[in-house]
Amino acid sequence: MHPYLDLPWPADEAAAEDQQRRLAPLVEREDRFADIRYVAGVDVAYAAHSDRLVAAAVVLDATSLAVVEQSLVEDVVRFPYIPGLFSFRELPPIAAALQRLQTPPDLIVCDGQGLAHPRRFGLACHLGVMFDVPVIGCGKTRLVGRHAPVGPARGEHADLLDGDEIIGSALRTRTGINPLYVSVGHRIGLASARDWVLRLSPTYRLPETTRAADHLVQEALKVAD
DNA sequence: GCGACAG
DNA sequence: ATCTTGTCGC
Repeated sequence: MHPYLDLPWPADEAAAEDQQRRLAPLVEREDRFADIRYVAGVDVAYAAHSDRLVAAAVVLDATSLAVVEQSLVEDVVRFPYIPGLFSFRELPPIAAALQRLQTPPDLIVCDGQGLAHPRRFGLACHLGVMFDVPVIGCGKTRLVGRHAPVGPARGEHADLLDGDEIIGSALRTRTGINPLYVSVGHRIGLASARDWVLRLSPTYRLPETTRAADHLVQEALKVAD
């Protein structure tokens, strides 16, 4: 798959925030997709005492959840971790991994938030707008927003609220385990995003897409030592 | 000023 | 995210 937008690299934090504010209006918050046959997971892992990192994109069959294709990229850190500017750290290597795929995914699930972000432009939105593909943001912890307690059973959820605006869902993917934070990245509504996350997480807390990508980058990092 | 803060 | 052992709980 290839980028839809060629985005300039911000010179500093202020430029990065400006770019987020400029791109945020491009995010589509409703379903805009046809058949979803292939779903991709993406992830990045960092070497302990260097600036090296590896990124992976793994394509799964949306029905069987079987791995269809994997791509791996080695890179270096180009941006520090700053809450709210996370995408500038992980987008370059993830984009490189996605461009190596022969099978263009119909949906991408990424670690981190989408609209559940101070400027409504988390990594999932950044990826979605850059490639013009449906993306779901799936975070293990929250960046912004608050929510009522989530019911104990798998599938129960609560609105993630920033003031009176719904920016995502806290979704229980597994009974007795902390909920995930699901938010819109691009071209998929929140209700559909929850459905897909549940469908992709039949057994564990995290979607199989995330597990597959995480497993790949961790193994690659060991070999790279 | 102090706390919070995706990965 | 990464560094790390044992340990509490179902």
